[in-house]
Amino acid sequence: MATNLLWMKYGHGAIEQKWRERWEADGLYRARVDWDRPKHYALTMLPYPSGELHMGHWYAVAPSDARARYMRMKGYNVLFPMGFDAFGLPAENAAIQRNIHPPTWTYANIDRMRGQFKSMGTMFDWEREAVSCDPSYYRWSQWFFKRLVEGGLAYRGEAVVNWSPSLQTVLANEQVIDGKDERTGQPVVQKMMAQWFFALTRYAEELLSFDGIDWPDPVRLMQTNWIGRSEGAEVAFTTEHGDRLEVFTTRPDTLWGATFMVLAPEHPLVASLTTDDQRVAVTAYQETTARRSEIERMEADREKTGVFTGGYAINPVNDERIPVWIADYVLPTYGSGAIMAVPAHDGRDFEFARQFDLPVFPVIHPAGEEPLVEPGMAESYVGPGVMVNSGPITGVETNLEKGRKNPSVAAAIDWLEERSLGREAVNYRVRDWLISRQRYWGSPIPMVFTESGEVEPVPDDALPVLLPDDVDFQKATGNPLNWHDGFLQTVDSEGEPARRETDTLDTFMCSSWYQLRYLSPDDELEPFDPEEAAYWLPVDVYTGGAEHATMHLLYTRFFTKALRDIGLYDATAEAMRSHGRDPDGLFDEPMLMYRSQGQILGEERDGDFVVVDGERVEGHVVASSVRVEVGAGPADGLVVGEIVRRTENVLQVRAGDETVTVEIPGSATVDIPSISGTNDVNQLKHHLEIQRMSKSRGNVIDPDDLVAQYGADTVRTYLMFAYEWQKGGPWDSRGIVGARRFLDDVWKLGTSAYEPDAVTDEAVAALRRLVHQTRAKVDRDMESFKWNTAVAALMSLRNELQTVQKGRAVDEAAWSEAVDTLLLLLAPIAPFITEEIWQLRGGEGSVHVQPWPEADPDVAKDESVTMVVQVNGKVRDRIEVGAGITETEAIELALASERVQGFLEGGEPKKVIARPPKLVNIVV
RNA sequence: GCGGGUGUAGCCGAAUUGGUAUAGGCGCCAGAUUUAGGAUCUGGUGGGUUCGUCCCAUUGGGGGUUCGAGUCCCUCCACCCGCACCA
Repeated sequence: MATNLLWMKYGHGAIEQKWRERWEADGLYRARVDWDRPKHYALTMLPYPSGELHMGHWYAVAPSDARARYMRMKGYNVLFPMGFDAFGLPAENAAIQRNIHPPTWTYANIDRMRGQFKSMGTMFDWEREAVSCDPSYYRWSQWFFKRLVEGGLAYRGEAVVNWSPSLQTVLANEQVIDGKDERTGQPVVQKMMAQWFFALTRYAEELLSFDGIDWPDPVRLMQTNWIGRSEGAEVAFTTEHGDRLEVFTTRPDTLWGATFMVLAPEHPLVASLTTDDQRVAVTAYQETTARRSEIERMEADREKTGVFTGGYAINPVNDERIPVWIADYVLPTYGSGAIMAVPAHDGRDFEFARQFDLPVFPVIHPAGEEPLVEPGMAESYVGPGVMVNSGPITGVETNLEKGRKNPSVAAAIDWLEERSLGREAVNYRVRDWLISRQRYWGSPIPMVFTESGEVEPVPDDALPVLLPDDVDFQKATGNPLNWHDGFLQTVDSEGEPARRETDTLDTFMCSSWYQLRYLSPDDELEPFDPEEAAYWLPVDVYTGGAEHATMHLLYTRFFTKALRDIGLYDATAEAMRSHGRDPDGLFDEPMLMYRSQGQILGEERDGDFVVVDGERVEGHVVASSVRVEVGAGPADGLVVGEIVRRTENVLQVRAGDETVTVEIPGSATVDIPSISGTNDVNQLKHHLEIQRMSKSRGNVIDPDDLVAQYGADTVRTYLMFAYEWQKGGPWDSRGIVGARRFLDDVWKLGTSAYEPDAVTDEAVAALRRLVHQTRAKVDRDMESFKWNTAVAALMSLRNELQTVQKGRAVDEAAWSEAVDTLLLLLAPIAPFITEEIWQLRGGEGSVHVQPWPEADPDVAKDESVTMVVQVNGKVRDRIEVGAGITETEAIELALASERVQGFLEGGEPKKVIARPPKLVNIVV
């Protein structure tokens, strides 16, 4: 390679623009099916086109891009596409507030963001871009919807749903947080409505299994908890009118302790159970409940409320007649919306019984304790013991296990099943996926209502049902499709006048299958091309935020399984077989591996000042009160300053030029305004303000500005270096210069001449050893998503190369190998600068299509190792030894060490533990 | 309340899984260069210290197992995330 290069300053602007254009012109990032090469489908979550890429997008996408580039250099044919999840509320809000039509706003944002992605240096194949609000995309969302309807996996049903008055739409259970809409934070109310659903619960059991996929434990756990499997039994009670009143219970063994029943106020049998003298009270309670928002209903320690219906039901196990109440602590959407109440052994039932003076009847004798006595119980008993007063299962042991693993539950289920009074059952917390939205900017649900009230699908050849682009958002709130005659009026299959469904699909449905559309985004005949799918599916690595754990990541798993079961992968499986690929099990899960990144928070501010009062005692201060002052304004106090350090109850406070030690005894008061409630010493270290970046807080860092100032390579390198990726953390605007200095150094090393002088074999071997160790290290780290340590290893190599460049003791070949290695290992992380230097050094072709530099273990092997010698576990000496040293030699050397002898003080070693060549520990 | 995670230097973070704690970076200090600032370069810095190629302490606190613990166990504290009347 040429060594006499003209030194130039590293000018990122021109370099990045040049390579962006060159790569695009050369089609460097086109991804095409090639059955002769192993494939790798890398996918990262597609953004909502809000208008700008923010730091969070960079943090998620840049490392994902680096990983895809790494896989490409490792020899894989890599597909790494990008698109836009483009339906959703913000576009409508822009339409309402600024009178911009949603598609106008959306497509302008997409253009801008696509350009930003390009500035980032991503290897996206833009020919495969998919945009969910394109008719060519949502046509297939509608098509899938119809297939699910035909397959019995989508249905229209009347159900209690979350209605957001502020958004004028229903929301999925997953979109309601703490009883509030997750987007606006406004309360949500419960409403009975006819809506479209996907039969997610039918897959609850299969979704609990994560066999064959490598997903992070926290996400698996969240999904498992969200699905919420409970084992128990369904038991049929009977009302006095002879109606069957079914309940689900996890504790059928306590049936003999049921002293009343509670129905959700919305339960269909309430009307018939209610007696005339209770009707007024019952109706009033139902109305109150309906008006009450979800958030009020959930308030943590609200007193139990409820009303007696006047009706009774018969307990099938002992024919006891027990009163039936209604109460809002029984949810209409879980189980059958009715419970048997066993106050002696359930906390909520106990509370309700005490509130309304209902009987409590214990049926468990607590293990190792006196029998429960009622009246007199202070709380319900939920521990282990022995069943009492329970007919056939009296005397059976009960423990804390769930379901049949608990002997008493097993006995009760067996007994119920023998008599056909009930049966073993499993219940899930998760509900069917509500996909109707009363919004304009979404894919229309392709159904029509006939005049006779029938619902029928729009024929496939009439898809897509297009969104009209002449809607009037100013006319009223809510869905403008509702008063758009041109959209509303259509004909049914008989040619008779019919009305279109005006609900649109939840955008999560659009993003449940987008990985398929990338395979053939322009396909007009089918949602995805089986030939492409046969090669690329499934997604090998998926990256994105873990906040989607119970929404997108659950929905897309469901969707893949549903498609599999209605045969939509059959053609793909056939294509796989024709290419000799076994399709077995490849359509069970959409993404084989998933990794999540953390969040970049706003910049940490300086520590708040503390104001300490108390007295000075022997050089330090004993505090009587400590309070945190927001900002650094003037304040009166014995010590006023910033907390530098805290150990237990001792603070180091920097007050002006001196650092004062402040002891905070338990009697002192601590006041931290930003942490509510009573504060204590332990919270003092944690009061630095760290917040999410947001416009309202004025702490947003615009990646475009950083790119202009430092270059995209620097921003990428910094984001990958500064954090533990899974964790994220606060932005630190000072740190980025370190990444830039690193790239400046790489530039100098790569573009300056190297003249060997006084070459030694040792120097060559040492450099080559480090080079190959770095190859191994970076390879491992890129493989396992540990970008920060990969960059750190490259920085170390940089440091060593700078030293070597001054010493000039290695030959041209070793130097070249080292510089090339640095460039190749850095190429996925900083694609522009490495490409430029590669070309300047006369490299053949793009640096990004070079094979990954694999480590040669023989070269990387250490010849000598620093052996640590410990005495009683404390390091006392370090000796350079050969890597192949034997145990005997190691012990001999260790005992011969003068410094070790000093610590032995003539004493005889009791025991010597040797781990050659790393360590010898001498115990005396 | 239930479930999960985290805690290492002034800050972000390493530690090849029980074997040299603090790699790498930021910051900071000193010097060089510069009209100045910034940038850059050189050296230093990690707590204490009698400043030494020495020693002691140190991975949120306390205790334990082990020749040896950031890593394993017990316990307490703090912070973060998820769920939250789910029968």
